[in-house]
Amino acid sequence: MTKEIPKAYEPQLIEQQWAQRWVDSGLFRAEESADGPVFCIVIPPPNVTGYIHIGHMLEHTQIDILTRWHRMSGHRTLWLPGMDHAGISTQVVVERELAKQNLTRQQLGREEFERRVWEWKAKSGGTIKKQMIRLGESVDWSRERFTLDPPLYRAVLEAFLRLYKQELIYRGRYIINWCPRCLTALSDLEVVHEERQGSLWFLRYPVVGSNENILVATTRPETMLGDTAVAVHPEDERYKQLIGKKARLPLMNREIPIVGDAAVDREFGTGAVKVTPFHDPNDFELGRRHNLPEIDVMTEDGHMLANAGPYAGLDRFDARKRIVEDLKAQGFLDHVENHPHSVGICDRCKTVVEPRVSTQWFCKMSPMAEVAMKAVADAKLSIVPDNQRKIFLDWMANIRDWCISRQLWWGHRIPIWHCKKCSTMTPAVNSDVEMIDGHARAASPPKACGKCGSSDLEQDPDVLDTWFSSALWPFSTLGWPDDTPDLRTYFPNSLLISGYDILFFWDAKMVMLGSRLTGRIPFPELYLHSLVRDEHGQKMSKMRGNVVDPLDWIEKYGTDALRFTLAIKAAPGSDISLSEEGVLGYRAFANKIWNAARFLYVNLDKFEAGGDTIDQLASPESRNSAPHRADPELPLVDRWIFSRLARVVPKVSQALREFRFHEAAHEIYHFFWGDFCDWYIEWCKPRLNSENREAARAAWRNIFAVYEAALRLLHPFMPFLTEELWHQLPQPAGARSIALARFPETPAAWLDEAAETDVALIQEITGASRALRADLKLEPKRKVSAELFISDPAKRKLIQDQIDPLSRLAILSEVSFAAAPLNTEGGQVRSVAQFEIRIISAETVDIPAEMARLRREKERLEKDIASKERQLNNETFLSRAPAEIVTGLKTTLTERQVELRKALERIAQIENSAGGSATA
RNA sequence: GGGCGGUUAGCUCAGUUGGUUAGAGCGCCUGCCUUACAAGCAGGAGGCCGCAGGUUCGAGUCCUGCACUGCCCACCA
Repeated sequence: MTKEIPKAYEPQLIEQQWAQRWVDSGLFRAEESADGPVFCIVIPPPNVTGYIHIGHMLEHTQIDILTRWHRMSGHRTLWLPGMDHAGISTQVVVERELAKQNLTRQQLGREEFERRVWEWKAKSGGTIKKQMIRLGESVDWSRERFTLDPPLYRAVLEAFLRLYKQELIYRGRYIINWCPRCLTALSDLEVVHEERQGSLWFLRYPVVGSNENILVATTRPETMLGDTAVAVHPEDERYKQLIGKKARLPLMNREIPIVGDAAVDREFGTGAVKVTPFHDPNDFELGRRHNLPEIDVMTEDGHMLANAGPYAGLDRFDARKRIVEDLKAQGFLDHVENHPHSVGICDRCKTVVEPRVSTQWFCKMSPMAEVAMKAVADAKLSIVPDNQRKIFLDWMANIRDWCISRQLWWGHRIPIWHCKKCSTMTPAVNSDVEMIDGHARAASPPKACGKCGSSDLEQDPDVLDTWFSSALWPFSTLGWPDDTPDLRTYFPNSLLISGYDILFFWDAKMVMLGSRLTGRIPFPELYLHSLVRDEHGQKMSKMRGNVVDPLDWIEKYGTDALRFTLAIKAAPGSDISLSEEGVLGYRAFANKIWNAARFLYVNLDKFEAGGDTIDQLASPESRNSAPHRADPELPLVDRWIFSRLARVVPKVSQALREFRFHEAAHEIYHFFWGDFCDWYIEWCKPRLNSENREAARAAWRNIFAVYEAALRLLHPFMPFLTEELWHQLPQPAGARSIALARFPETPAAWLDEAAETDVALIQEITGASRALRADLKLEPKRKVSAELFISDPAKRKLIQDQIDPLSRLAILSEVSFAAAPLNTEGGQVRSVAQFEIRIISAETVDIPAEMARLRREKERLEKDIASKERQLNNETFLSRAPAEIVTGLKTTLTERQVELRKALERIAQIENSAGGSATA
């Protein structure tokens, strides 16, 4: 950076260029980082056909901050990137594309459909990667993985076969959630419940052999076609005499038993329930207890079957209307009540889910859940924030088996072969995969049926739930089941960061399957980040139209600004409200950093004219060896800024260790803007251009040292800007990137309480002077004299030594010191306990404004003093409170009393001047 | 039906073991284009910390109840 420095920071100019250079040079390959302790984190793999949304951006920002921080702290660092094939989502998307051409997957057939999905993946699958590169994420692209890559496919087969042999995976006929649109089974997690206004229909079922009816209530009348019983509570006085009798099913004219079962809730509806084992989970359980037939009345795509008689072929909801009409017409409908209830819908396509009995594959969870719970109890796995830990444990404790088979075509096909002769299942010989048409398949089908020896075998048509392969991600990406160097080095991972919305889908599965298959908890720490909402805290959704495309904002404000915004808002445990104005504020911060650099270089040009060069003033040796820092004669402000830095760096590190990104970002923001720009630079200005060449040199060396350290401190948060500016400084030979530089290390010896206290006093005096100037409406440039009284003689000496910067900061031409407290009659005075200051000028004071200010102050002080006096008069307080609290309170009280006295004097003086104008 | 969280300045939110005048960003008011930065500088205004009790010398912070609000889990037909 030399003469031509743009006044405003323009991120677009530099970000793209650095992003590309980082990737091209392989900067983030794990091998490029230091050879220290290992830090490894895997990306929560985004859907390969998706794009980066603001939630990813938050997640990736947090991961990248930690990754860069560890890399700079001397760790051997790997952030492993990759994508998920995302079975059902991807298939739904491709099916929608086909639908535009009036095609269905069934028309294409399995092979062709799969080919189309691969095509789609090839076309849209690069988006995420491009975006991640654009965002400058420090991932190791040489280790990029995809869940359908052959090695990962093999890991899935291996995992399946092992669990199958351990009887943790089984096949069975149970009631599951079925999506009539996707035509597949879903896990419980993939069904979301929505409260909807529905009806409760009360139906009369005639009791056979009597004139009685039994009244049942239902929210889904169409299922009555498949009723195989009516159930009542066995101790229900109203109905127990009917148990063992039969009811006649209306419309179907079929006799069904009336059974007693304790699961029936006597309070609900009529206390009698129609039982449809095929189409309702409760009824399914009840039906198996009573050996009831399971009658299917619906096709897989939600139409009525032939056995539904006159309703055959109707859509399930049309059938509902017709059935209700018919029941009413035939006198079987007693009445209808409004009944809000929750309806299960497919998470992916929002179709109402239909429970149905089906043969599926399941994974037995409880043994693995026990291990997971123990890991948490033994602190082998810590979950942050803490309330998520409880949610995790609660879920584990109530875990149910996981339906892992999907009737999809996009995914890992189950490595089991069915004998066409005897139906026996035989697993693949091993987990080997082979490439067919560029993608992987099980390569070792069994030669013959394990039971009858027939070679007429057919592979199970189902694929695995996409989360099955994701569950293996922390180790499948590193070469498992082989014992690879990467697996040995990077597994278990150091940490996992994910959104809390996939805690059960993904995180929990990794812990369970990971520990089962590898014998180790895949990561010792799990941080669950919050979700991003709009500026009013509303969930972002297409319907609300409040979805933010991060790339839009990046175009406008830069990646660094958006990253910083996300970081500074990311307090653990609560969601983030994101607004464009907020990002604007941190773009301003980026601009501030840019302009601080600009200040240095613009002034340096002048200084260099005297013979010094930046290579001497900002050389790495000068910055790092820094003998000037140890100098006891170091100017106060330098001692102060190094002390501040030494306070901020450990706070930032500690905050990052605890995932308190907002705290880390706040510390950095206020250090850079408040301490460095507002005070340090302003204070240094005269010294940097001092006639005393040696003093100026020292000033330059120090300001560069602080500035360069600040860049490294900022780098994990604002990688592009800091990279750009860092390269403008002299760097050691061969230095490639600030990303490989060391995170600042600040010796405790830099801490300097005295300097901080002294600077605080000067800042206060400066502030009081500026306030006085504002009261007097003095033009900013006009220099005036001031009179200063300092109660503490030692402090007075200090101020005398620092008179030049003080004058400059407060724009004073001269400061004279008073030996006694200032007479209140001499004009505009500001006083606090430690000092009093008067600006000497002929300007008229705004009397009403000044009185208003004084009255506010008086009121505040009186209130405060009263409360403190009350406390100090309280015997119990004096005897029980810690001594330091008591003495502190006493000191403060004395100060407040002094301030109050001064304020009262001032008020009296103004009032006595009989409405005349007070002049200074 | 269970569980979890939120309620602090006009807005969005921090506030780590209870302790002396409760903070930030944005917004607002006043004055400044002071050659690093108007995406800036300086000075200000603005808060019964949801309500009611309780514990304590002392509560935004701990406990109980209530109100409102958001989320998660759950097979109430």
